[in-house]
Amino acid sequence: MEKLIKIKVEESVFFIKAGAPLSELLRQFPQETKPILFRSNGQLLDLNHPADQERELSLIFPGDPQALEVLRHSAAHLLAHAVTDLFPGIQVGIGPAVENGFYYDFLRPTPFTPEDLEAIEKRMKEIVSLDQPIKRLVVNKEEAISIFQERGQELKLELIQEKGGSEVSLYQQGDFIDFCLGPHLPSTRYIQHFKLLSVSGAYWKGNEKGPQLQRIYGTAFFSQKELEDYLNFLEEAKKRDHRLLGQELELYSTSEDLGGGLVIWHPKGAIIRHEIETFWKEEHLKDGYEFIYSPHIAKLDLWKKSGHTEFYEAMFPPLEFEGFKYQLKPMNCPFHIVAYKSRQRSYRELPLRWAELGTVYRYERSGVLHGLLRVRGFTQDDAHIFCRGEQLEEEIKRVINLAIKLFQAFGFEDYRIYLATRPEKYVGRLEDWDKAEMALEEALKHTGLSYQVDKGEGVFYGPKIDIKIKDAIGRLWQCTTVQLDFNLAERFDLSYVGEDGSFHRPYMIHRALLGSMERFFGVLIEHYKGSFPLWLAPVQMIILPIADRHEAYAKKIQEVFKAQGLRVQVDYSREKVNKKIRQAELQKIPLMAIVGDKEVSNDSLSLRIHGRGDLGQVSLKDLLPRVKELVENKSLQINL
RNA sequence: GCCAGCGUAGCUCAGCCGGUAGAGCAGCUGAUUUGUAAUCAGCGGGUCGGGGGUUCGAAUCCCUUCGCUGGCUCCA
Repeated sequence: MEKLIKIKVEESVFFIKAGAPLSELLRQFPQETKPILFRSNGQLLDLNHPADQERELSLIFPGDPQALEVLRHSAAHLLAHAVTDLFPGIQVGIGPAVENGFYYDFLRPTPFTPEDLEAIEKRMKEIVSLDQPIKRLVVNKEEAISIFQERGQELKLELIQEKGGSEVSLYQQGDFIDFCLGPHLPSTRYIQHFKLLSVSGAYWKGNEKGPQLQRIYGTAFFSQKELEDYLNFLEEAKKRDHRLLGQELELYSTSEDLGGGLVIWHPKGAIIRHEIETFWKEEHLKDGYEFIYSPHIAKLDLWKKSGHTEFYEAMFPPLEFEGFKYQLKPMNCPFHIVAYKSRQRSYRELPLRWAELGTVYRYERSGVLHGLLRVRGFTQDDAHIFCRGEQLEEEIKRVINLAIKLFQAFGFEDYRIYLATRPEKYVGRLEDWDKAEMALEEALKHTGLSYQVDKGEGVFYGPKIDIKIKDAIGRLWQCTTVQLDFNLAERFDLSYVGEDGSFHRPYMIHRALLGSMERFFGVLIEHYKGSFPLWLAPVQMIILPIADRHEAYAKKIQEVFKAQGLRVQVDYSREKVNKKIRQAELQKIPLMAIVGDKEVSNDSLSLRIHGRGDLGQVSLKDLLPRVKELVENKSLQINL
């Protein structure tokens, strides 16, 4: 007598032979119902998962976010399948689904070429059309080992030895077998919409000393449309690349002569930075901050005392002169601490909020440098807050509100907030951590914004809050970090005299809101695709005289606008207006004013807005105050 | 740092199997005086990233060095 197992599927109850594939139950459902996976108790299962225990199943269809991961994981197997077909003897590593697709690592003496990728993709499509079932096998460990030994898959053997239990699950499609927990789609036919994207180096198990593997990246979706949308997104991201726009719009440059990761801000970039900094300073003053300026180097001993020489890896080697060693600063904190310690502090002074646009230097490994986003010399919009325990929550709240206020002015409306709590290894007292974590969380709750708790992800010296901002095409960028520090306060023996007349240790908060000027500028460029809002635009308006007899009038208008602090230029080139307009559009100048005989005669100009075209004649009297208002209000849109 | 790819005029790029460099744009000069995304003509500009080697001859082949780009946490 065979044992029957009770399975509930979407409110209907079935009995099925033990060990039979769950997919048999689907026969009871209408033909057009074609799930790709089951979900049982939150966990995804293969359609052909054997009936092993009483379960409640729900049907998962394409479009489910978890199902997308499965699709991509199956696509990774498909990739490895194709690669092992085409390159016999190749060693396969691991192949998971990742955020935007999947990858698979291979060990092979010669690198893959772009032609190889094409051939692999072609082979993948062939396997898809073969509609090979993807089967789950459960075998004991010894059997699994012999299977991969036979196939000469040393890397897989290593993984099985390390991770496999007494029973091991394998997935097979055609001749290809992989050591894998699953789940997977029922057959290769389900993987229709995919593309291989790139190949790169990666270390076996992420270990730099281990063998270097070749990683093939790809992406996969349930529909062709989603795939195309994603590929278009990649194209769009390329067009927004701040390194290209930075050059085209003459915002900044880097040079071999300087060395990697060192940025020169050109006048057009510098004026934007000036606007950012001015705004930043005003808002900080309003919010009760005071400013600090500190030097770029300090005696090495300061960094020994702070612990940076011991724990901080990204320091440049020290300089030595007059018998002392000096260190280029990787952080601003010790300077602010020295200022704090310049005299005895009273509880009456706290909180102290000390801000500095502090330029720091970090020895980032050459391979990780990237445009403005990862550099070696950069200016943090840093501040340190020294406060008492009971002020903590209020201070954190203020910091978050200030960060949001700044971001909104720059047109970022969508944020992701993360609270990272005490890691396993930490310094400081447990009760301080608990108190601090509670203060951080309370502050977050008060802001009314949603946040995510990353348990155990804090830094060793304190819990922190990170904020990522979402740009115009949905990418997230880490900018803000707010960190409690129990370490430096201790190391420098910070204190204040309390109401009770005895010494107390202040709480110290590090915070950077925009992150760094360089990074934030890079993000801004990509967010706006180089078309900055009026208040930030390096040139806010350009006047285009039609013929040279209109130049005097153009100059007159320019002077009127300049007198109001607006950045206005005149195009004196002896070109046709068409050409001048084209140049101005390419330079992404927000406002263009065409002036010819008509305009001279009635004291007006013909206005054109970048990307929007001709708006017709406007009188100078009307336009000037309106433009000024848009700039002063930091309007993100030009509504005239 | 490691793996891979790339490095030719200010920019974007062409130069096949070695025969000592070319286009477009930009720049300069001149003509044109122009009405909403490129007027025409002429000129100048490169020791082909640096160094070394092979060769009668190297941008092209080899070695080396520098720089840039992509990637190097995400459990089978």
